[in-house]
Amino acid sequence: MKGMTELLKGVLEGVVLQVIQNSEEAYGYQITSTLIELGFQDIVEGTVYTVLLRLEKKNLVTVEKRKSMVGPARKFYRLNDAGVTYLADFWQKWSFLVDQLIKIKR
Amino acid sequence: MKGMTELLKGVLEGVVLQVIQNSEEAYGYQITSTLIELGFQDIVEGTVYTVLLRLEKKNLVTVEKRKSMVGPARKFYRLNDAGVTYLADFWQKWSFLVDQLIKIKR
DNA sequence: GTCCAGTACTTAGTAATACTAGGTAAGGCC
DNA sequence: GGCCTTACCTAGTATTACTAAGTACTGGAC
Repeated sequence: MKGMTELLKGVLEGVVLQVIQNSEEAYGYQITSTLIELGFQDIVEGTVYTVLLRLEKKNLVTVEKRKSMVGPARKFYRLNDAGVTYLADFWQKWSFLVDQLIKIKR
Repeated sequence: MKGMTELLKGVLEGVVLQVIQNSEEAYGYQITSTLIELGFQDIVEGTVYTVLLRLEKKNLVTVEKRKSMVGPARKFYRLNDAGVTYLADFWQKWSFLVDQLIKIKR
């Protein structure tokens, strides 16, 4: 869907964290594919990587580089404790927002 | 709720439009109060006014200035046809996003 | 009649974040 | 070698909400 950019702000971090958690660990290229499969058609690789670097900088994930047999090395991300807490907090804020919007729409 | 700033991006425009539509017409100060009442505790006046000016610039609303007996003149906003369309589009995008997030959370 | 609280609107500057539009590399296949 | 897929990185830009002010009008307290 077109024009989702602004709506995605603040959401993508949580979404990426959740996708990582869903598969225990995940790497950027894989996350991008997963998101596109799930319907985020317009998500671009670059966007996902900037999110991942941000998550790393915020110390919400651990990173492990491992070689691949079909291309360059992959950077596998995993949530750490702070990441798990952050994700739970994200869903709480999200639910809150959803509830507010339901109230407004009536 | 704290730290909703980023989540609000892209949402506030739709929310403000909906609040205006809910009362046929509305002015900034009133919209701010309504939002705070509805739970957006941390919304600040300045934010609402910047949204309103943006909506005006995008030609989604009509504006009428009317005197008040309890303070300065009020600027009453109303959705025009483009605003109604935009709002419908906003809710469609929002629903889409909500559905995506449900899928991801599992 | 002066001061203040409540009402009402405006705006310059900042921070956060998604996108644009590239680029770099490694491996496999022809 | 040339090309495709996989895989990651990044400088610059646009959008948007917030910060932190300021202006101005009305009515009541004193």
